[in-house]
Amino acid sequence: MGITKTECFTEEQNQLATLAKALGHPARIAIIQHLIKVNSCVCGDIVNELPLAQPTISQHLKELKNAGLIKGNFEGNAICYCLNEDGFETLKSFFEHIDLYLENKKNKCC
Amino acid sequence: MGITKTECFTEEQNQLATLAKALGHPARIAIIQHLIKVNSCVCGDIVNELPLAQPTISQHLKELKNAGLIKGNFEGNAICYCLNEDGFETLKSFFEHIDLYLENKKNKCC
DNA sequence: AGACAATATCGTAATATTGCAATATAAATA
DNA sequence: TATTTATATTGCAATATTACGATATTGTCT
Repeated sequence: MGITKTECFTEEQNQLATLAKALGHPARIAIIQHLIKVNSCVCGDIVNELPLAQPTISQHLKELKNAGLIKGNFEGNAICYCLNEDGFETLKSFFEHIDLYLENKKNKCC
Repeated sequence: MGITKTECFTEEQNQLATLAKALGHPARIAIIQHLIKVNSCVCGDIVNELPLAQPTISQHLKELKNAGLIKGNFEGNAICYCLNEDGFETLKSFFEHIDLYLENKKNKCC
């Protein structure tokens, strides 16, 4: 149906899925990578960096912001975007947990 | 359009997005968590663990497998699923890179 | 105030995703 | 071989996502 049965899952599961989903588009990965590359807030040049129209990028930025992966600060008539540690912290713990498991598991089965 | 302009992005960006997208659903997060919790291959009981119909779960498993996040081995007339290190390795490097950046950045801007 | 720049929102078309009933397939066992 | 068990595939309806042109909004500067 295109509708996710959110109520069937834990808050943590929904939260992780939301974060992962926000990263589930190459444009949004590119935005994150760009923010890291320039190593500072980025005001406006994201539109010039990506081969997508301005409204499309605005939409992707919104999704990243809603998920808690980036922050936007008003800076005059432009907006400065940078990474939001909160979202990445959550993802980090999840993947650390998995990595730990994978190291112990090595060849235990399959 | 619902169609992603894949050709506009690097292979790495598309790869990361595919992996993230595969985790972008709470049922698929729940499947990963379950595989870790039981700490071994899981044959069939995933359907009993989640409040979704069997075809739906089969579909989610397929997506995780296609993305390279789980592996399925035939075990008699059942199938054993377990985590696939390859996919998680790729995600791990990405997030390690980000975490490293976030630690150095602290309060540099915004 | 008026013009300009940067970003957001609206509306919409095309496509993708989610979920499931029905059905198919494959392997084990009686 | 027939039955049972486990999983996959098909087909479809409902909803979500992606992309962008047109337009609105917000802040700056003259």
